[in-house]
Amino acid sequence: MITAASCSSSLLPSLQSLPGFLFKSRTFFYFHQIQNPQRFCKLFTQKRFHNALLSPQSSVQFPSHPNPDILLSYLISAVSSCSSISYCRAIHSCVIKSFNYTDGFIGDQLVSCYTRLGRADDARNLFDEMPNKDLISWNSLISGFSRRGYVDKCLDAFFRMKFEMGIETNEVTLISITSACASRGAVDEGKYIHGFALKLGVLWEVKLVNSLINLYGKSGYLDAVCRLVETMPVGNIVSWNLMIASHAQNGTAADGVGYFNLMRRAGMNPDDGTVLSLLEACENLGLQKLAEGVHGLITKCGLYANATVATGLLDLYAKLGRLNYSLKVFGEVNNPDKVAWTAMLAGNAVHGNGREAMELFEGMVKVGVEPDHVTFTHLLSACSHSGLVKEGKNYFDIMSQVYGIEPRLDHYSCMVDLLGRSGLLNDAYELVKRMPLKPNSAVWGALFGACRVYGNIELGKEVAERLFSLDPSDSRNYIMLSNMYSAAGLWRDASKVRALMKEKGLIRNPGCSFIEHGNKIHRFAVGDRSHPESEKIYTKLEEVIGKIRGAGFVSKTEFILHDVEQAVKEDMISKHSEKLAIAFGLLVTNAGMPIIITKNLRICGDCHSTAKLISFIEKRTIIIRDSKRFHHFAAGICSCGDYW
DNA sequence: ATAGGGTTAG
Repeated sequence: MITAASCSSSLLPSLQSLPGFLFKSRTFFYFHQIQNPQRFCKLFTQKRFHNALLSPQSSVQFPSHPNPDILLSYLISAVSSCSSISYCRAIHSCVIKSFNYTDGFIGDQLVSCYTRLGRADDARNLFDEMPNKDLISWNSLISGFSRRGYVDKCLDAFFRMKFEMGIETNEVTLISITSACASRGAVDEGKYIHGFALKLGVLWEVKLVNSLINLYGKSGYLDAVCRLVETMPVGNIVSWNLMIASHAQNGTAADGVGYFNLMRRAGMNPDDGTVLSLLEACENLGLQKLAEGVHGLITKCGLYANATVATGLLDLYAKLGRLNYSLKVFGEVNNPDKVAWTAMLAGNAVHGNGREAMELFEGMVKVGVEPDHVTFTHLLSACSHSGLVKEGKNYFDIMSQVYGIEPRLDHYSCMVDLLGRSGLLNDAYELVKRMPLKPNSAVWGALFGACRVYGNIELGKEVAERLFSLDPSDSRNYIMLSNMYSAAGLWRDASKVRALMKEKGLIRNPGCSFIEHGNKIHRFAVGDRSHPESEKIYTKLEEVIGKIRGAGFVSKTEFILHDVEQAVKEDMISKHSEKLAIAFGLLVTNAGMPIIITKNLRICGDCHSTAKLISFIEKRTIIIRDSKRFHHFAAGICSCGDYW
């Protein structure tokens, strides 16, 4: 029998250093389970104690407690929250050796532990050995699968319990399955469960209704969401939040904001879920004013201290082009975690601040926050966006060597972009050829971008073929290839590509630019005259372009797809949506203010040059977010260094 | 103060 005394001889020093230590009582377990599960588990698996527990000679009991089951159960929940498979295994064998059974709730907990860790097979083996499986056992198994998003395994277990074992499911079972369906976009499976819920009559359960709202909202079935809400006998704050989020995610973010106003009128107090849904709506509407409003709401509701909310807010500001606001929010986060650090790093990456991103990386490491694969994706992207080739290569190496993170597709596409940018096309191609994963369109796209910039037609053609076979219906690939040919003066090849596009019925996605003014987003397309201020905008644009021409600048008409007269080309290119938005911005904003524009596609090369010159001549900062990154134009220079 | 469930940031 292990007693407190015998254990303490080996462990006492470390245990006593912990606050709240009371080895004899369950307080010890409880305290550590909730305060520091990691530490708690480490103590338990420390070799000597562990061996003692597992030693066959000592008929092991958990330390002087009348009910070892309780202690063990605490321990397993701690293991669960540590997501460590070795702890899970250690406790499992400990259970077998000490108690010689894994049935009942201990078995349930272990099953749930294994499934949450993604060890479906281990869970299944253990589960199959359990002689007395009840509803809760099955629910534990299903909820574990659900957390990992294993829809098929959830359904399989569902059928087995229901039809083979004859155990009746309850609302908990259905909630687990629907939430898995929602996370994987498995609408049909979700609908099936919905039908089941109707038959079972469990739609009184608000959590089930909410998981269904989430399922339909995430899958774009807004009608189904509304029908569900109309017939719903119950509803709570989560239902409202999901309504807002459903609209924010499906292109009707303004309606989402409308639901927020309704919710307030219904007397509901917003919580973290509400403001997170609103932040999503802001991102889709692209309205600075609204974001500031949500910021105010966050402060008013005391949600600023919530790390998830603060991180969402700083991320939003970065996406709206206000990196200085992001930085301010970040500065106010207490002990930022790895997600907050990474969000700040990512913001700098997309704005082309490579050095700042590197400093953030070093900063987080210094304070002991462990970077993960997402951190490295953004760090590498920062290096590539800022032309930090040497640094990027180094980070790519230490990622696996020091941090044990195996590179994923995102990391490879960043590296290909990084190498390609510095003209190392062969190195980039070699990397693609020898990478252990199957390159996706992001990887090939990065290589193609390098071919385009460096005019490597031969390789470009080859890469384009790969892109066509990966995404035959993606019109962007055809346009990129056609542009590459046009830029090289290979008009016939360019028109062949366009003909091919036409043959396949692919339509070019029209470019448009957006700018916020007076609580509204103003949208411009090429040659657009629909804006009420159109006359003034064109006059302003002519005036500015006149100044630029006067300074000797010639249009980069190679960015025009069509083989037409130079004068026509110049006319077309001078009415690009980016330029119209800039002219509008110059008209409506004060002299000292930056002009912030969003473009749905990548920025056109001529517009890029023009924006640089306008920033110089008009002494204005122009910030353009295109589909890939932010361009900061100031004093005639762009933050992207003319590679994008 | 032992087991299962809805929304959540990079």
